Amino acid sequence: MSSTTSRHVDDLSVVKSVSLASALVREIERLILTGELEPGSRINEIHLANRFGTSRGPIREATRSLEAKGLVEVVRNRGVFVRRLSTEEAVEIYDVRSALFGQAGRLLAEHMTDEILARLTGFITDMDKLAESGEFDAYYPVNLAFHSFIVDSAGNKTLAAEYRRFVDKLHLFRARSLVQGGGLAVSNREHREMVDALASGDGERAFITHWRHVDRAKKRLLASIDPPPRRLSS
Amino acid sequence: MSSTTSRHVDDLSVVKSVSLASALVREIERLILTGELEPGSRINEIHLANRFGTSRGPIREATRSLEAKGLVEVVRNRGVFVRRLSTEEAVEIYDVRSALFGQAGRLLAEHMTDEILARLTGFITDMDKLAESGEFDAYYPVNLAFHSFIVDSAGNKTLAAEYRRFVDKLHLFRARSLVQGGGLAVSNREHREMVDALASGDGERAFITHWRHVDRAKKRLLASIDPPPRRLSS
DNA sequence: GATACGCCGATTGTTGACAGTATCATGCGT
DNA sequence: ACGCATGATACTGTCAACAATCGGCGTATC
Repeated sequence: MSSTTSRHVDDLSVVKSVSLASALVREIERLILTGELEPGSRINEIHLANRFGTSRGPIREATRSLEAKGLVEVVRNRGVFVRRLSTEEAVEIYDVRSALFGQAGRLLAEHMTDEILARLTGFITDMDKLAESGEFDAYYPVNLAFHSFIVDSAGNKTLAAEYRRFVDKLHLFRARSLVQGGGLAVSNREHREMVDALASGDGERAFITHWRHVDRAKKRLLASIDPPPRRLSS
Repeated sequence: MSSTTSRHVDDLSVVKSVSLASALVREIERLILTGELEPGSRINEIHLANRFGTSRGPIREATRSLEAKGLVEVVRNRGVFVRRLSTEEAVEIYDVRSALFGQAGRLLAEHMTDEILARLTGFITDMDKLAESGEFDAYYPVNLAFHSFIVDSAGNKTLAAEYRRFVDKLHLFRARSLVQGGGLAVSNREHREMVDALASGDGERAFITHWRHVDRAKKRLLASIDPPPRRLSS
C-alpha cells in the first residue's frame, strides 16, 4: 500500500470505494482548471491512460462526463479538446451566474442567522485590510471564499453546485486574469451593500445587490476586453 | 422546420456522423423522459446493449454523460439508477429555474422586436382559446412551447440549455403530473403580465414577472404536495 | 424459530485487441 | 516551385473476454 500523502502525484491507486472513472473525472478536471491542460489543446486518451496507469475505457467514461459538464468538447474521430471559451460565451456565463447568485442572495436573506452575519462581516473586514495594504494575491482567494460561503449558505444544494460549475467553467476563458481583477475597494463596497441587504432580511433587495455585483463584474470584463469604440491606433 | 418525422424505433444504425455514445445519450434520455425507464429503476447495461445492438462500452459512456447531466445516479458495483427526485430537490430546481427564467425575461425585454411580440401574443391567444374550451391536453404543449420560445429568444444559448436541462430534470419528480396542473386561466393571466413587461422593454419588470411566474408554480406545487397540516386519515 | 455464515448466480469494472478514420509526409506531375 | 494524389501513421470507435464485487438463498447452529 502506498503511503498516500495528499501530494498530487498522478496516482489514484488508493481509491477503491469510488469508481475509477469518477476519480479520473476529478483528476482531469484538476488538470484543466490548473491550466496544465490548456484550453484548445487535445487530450490524448492513450497518454492519459498511461499517465494514470489505467486503460482507455475509464478515461473515455471520464471525458464523456466532462463533456456533459461543458469542460471539454468531443469531436468524432478527432478526439476530445479542452473547451475554449469565446468572449460571447464568457458573457453568457456571467448572465447565468448573476441570475444564480442573485437567487442565492434572495434565499439566504430569507433565513439569515447571527452566526452567518458574523461570518459575512468577518470576510469583509478581512478583505478591507487586504485591499488597503494592496495585497492583491491574498485578496482574491478570500473574495472567492466569500462568494462560496454565500452560495453554500443559501440552503439550495442544486443552486450551489450549478453556480460552482459556472465559476469553474469561466477558468476556460482565455483572458481569465481579467476576470479576477476589477477594483478591490470598489468590489468590497458592493460586498457591504450585499451584506447589508442580507442582514435586512429583504429578499428582493438582496437579490438586486447580488445580481448587480456579478453584472458589474461582467461589464468590467466587457469594458477591458472590448474597449469602447475608441480610435485604437490607425 | 423539422421535416424529420423520426419514428422512434430502437435503431440508430443511420447515424455515423455522430458518435454512437452521443446517439445513445439521446435515446436513453428519451426512455427516461417518456417514463419508459421509471425513476428509481435500475438500468441494466447488457439489456440496453442488446436492445440497441451495441456493446456495453458506448452504453457506459452514455450513462456517465447522463450522470453528469443529473438524470441518473451511478453506484459502484451496483449499477446505474434513474434519478428519483425528492420534494426538496424539486423545490430546489424550481428556485434555479425561476432565476434562469427571470434572467431570460430580462434579456429578452432588452432586445424585443415586433416579430417576437407577435409570436408571443399569438401563443397567448391560442392558450386563451384552449383554456376556455377546457382542452387541457392541448394547452400544456402550447404552454411549454411558449416558455421555450421566450428562453430561446433571449439570445443566450448557455442560459437556454441550462433552463431546458432543469425542465427535463423535473420530469424525474414522482408527482410530475402535479407540475403540469395549476390553473389554466390563472397561468395565462400571468403570461399576459409577462408579455406586457417584455413589450415595455423594461428589463427589471420583465425579470420580476417571469421570476414570479415560476415561483408561483413552485408554491402551487408545494401547496398540493405538502398539504397544510390537516388531519389526514388517522 | 431466529440468526449467522457461506456459496452461487448475476452484473458491473476493467482490460487488450481489432477496425475505421483523419492527419501528415512523401513523391509525382505540371 | 507549387499543387495534388497517395501512402504511412497515429489515434479514436467499438467490441468481446476476463476479473472483481454484490445481493440472494439455502443451510447450519444456537
